[in-house]
Amino acid sequence: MRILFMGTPDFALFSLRALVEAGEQVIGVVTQPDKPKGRGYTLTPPPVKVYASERGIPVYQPEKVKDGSFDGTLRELAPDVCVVAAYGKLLPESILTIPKYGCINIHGSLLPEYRGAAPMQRAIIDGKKMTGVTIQQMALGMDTGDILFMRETEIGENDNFEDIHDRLGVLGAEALLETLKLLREGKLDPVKQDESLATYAAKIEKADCVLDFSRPARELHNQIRGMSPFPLAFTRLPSGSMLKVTSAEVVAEDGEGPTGQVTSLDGGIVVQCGKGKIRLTGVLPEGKGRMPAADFVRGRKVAEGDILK
RNA sequence: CGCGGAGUGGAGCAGUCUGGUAGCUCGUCGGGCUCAUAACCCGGAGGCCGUGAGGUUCAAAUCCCACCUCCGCAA
Repeated sequence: MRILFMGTPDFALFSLRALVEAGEQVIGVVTQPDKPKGRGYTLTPPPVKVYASERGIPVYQPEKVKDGSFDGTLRELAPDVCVVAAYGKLLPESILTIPKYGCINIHGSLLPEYRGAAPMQRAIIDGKKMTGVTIQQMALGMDTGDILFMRETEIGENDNFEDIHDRLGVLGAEALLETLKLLREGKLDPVKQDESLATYAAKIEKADCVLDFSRPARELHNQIRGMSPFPLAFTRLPSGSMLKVTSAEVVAEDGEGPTGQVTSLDGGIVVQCGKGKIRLTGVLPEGKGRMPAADFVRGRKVAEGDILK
């Protein structure tokens, strides 16, 4: 079966790699154009492109797809199916219908929950206990396609975004291969999504990263792990400099006090929340690298009684 | 030329402006105290202060020059 892969970041790599290693016929890879990234704005190719290039798989990087400018190329490639994983752009109807079997997508949530850009992060931030991957037959709306396959996994109390990302990456790849097998055998059983249960996982914005210590410790903990290792939740020291938090743990579920006050430096930075206390165990100071909070404390950049906000 | 921070014993930092015996909080090693301890006390080891047989100086971690490396922001 001629497969055209569409995807961009690391998450997509799990699936692409699985396809290649399973011996599937990947006739090409469509990914986002190289973008200026990092210090000095170096033009950087997406992970998927790097991988595909190394294996001699043709790479396509159209600037736009919804204006139909890519349709011609797509027709020439004549894929039987498009596999889409975190491509990063909405696909127009033409692309959804040109491949014989349309486009199937790997989504990092149990649809119809958490449709949209940041399903994994949002599920963690919301304190969900379960998540998973859904393989859907792509439709026009945002993640509204019929469900072809689904796999669940638990979200551990201390799992962060990276943990879930990697686990769902593997699960997604397995589910994808399974789905393709069913497709070949004509055994797919598409199930419509229950619209009444649909929720949306909006992209993580800067504002989502601000730690509001007036909230319960448990919620802050969820926020911190949902955004770690990227983009990281942050607070501000009395000096005004930003302190990003890479990891934390709930010290107390209950108890009140001066919101945001550092009550102890034992084992990290213990902060009074609106409800309970949280211990910041890993931080990233402005201009520095990631370090254990205990190390940061040794550098004497924070003292008991300081207010973080 | 996107903006910015930093390289000092194993870790995180101070000292650099106002050159002149290398310091703090830890860790580590040894000893002590204790029913006991990640607690406390005593003692020790460990540093070419990123690189350059560079420049200035009686004297450079500190001032000047060049280079290397690492990191944060922003995308």
